[in-house]
Amino acid sequence: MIKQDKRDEIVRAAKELIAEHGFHGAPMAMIAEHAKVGAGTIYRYFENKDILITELYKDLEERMFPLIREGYEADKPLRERFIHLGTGLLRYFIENPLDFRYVEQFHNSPYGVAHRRDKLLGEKEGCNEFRDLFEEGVSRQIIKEFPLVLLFALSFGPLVSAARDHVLGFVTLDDVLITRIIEACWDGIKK
Amino acid sequence: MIKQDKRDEIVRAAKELIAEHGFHGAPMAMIAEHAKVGAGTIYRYFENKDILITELYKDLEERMFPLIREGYEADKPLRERFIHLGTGLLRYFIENPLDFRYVEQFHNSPYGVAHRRDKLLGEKEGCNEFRDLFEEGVSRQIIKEFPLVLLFALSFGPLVSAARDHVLGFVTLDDVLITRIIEACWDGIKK
DNA sequence: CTAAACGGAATGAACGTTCATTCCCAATCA
DNA sequence: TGATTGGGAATGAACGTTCATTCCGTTTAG
Repeated sequence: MIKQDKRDEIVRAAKELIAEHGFHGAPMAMIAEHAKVGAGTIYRYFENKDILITELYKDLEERMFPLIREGYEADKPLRERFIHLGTGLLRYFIENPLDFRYVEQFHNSPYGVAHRRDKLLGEKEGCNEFRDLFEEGVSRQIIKEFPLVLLFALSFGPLVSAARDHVLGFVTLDDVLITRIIEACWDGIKK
Repeated sequence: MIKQDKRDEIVRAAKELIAEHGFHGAPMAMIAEHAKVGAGTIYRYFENKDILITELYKDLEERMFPLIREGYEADKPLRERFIHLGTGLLRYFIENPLDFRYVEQFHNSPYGVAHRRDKLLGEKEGCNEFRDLFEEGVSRQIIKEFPLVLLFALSFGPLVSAARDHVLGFVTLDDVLITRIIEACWDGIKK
């Protein structure tokens, strides 16, 4: 029988260490030590380090997306919906800096690029509210006519940069600032 | 006598390999091989790998900034100046994908964070036209009143994301698209 | 000829992964 | 009930590999 709480400990330790020191700064031995587990034990739960890394990301997405969707109403005006999702995401990153750092590490690595390619080409699951919102906005002539990826770039680029600046201590984001940032993003993509 | 062209070969090989495979996918032995140089020779030019990596970045900045500044006229309207610098930077990234990938690798690593911290705290040199432009814009009430780092986030975030999408082949940026992206960034930060 | 530059084999540290062994506990038996 | 045993979970020392760096014999420039 596989015990969930041991797996949880491994996941927690791995996320902490990788978020803080990067994939290469978090050796399996260190992860095992922090999880108070034998080095070999990790391999009972995860086939290898790559799989640990991608499973970790999946776990994270599954907890994150529902939280962001919370309170989302598809019949509200586009701008309002955009602000809701954007502030939700940015707030999540601010409140869960470990998750944010992990997501960043993941996306700036071969894992992340492969993941992104899959998502763009294969219509994979994810937080599709953004995509739907952009498509609706473009077809209703409310949002500038850019390829979808660029609308993502214009929205998430600043969001991620701002979150990074906050997490690294270069600026302190409060609710007011979070909202103003997302509003500025909207100004960037709206016609 | 230290031969410049040998150093250049090392720099070229290192940049190519690191840009393509990341810091950890470019061992010194491989860099040496691609530079057609003995492994030990690298250490006659660079004390260690860390120093090679940061020197490489400095070299790159020194070639990049003058190119972007080219044709910059401080007496033009703010918006025009912003578009000039922004499109210049984005175009540089598009035209020099290796440089772009290297800059990205660098910034998403402990080296980059330290570098950024120095720059923000210590008023280090760099491309200060952007900073001056933002400060002028805020004080003249043309640009939204955000902390400087956030104006950077709102401008460079989309720019970098867009460049990445182009380099990874998710979209193809031409001159028209480049200009429209930077204009959208301006819409995001202007009042 | 001398000294500096060079090359690449040698070195040792660090890593991911494996596997022989130990531990734990529930089922079984007397 | 208390002792025995079977088997899956857990362990961590050991292994093979990879890497940055060093060392030293050879080549080259002056």
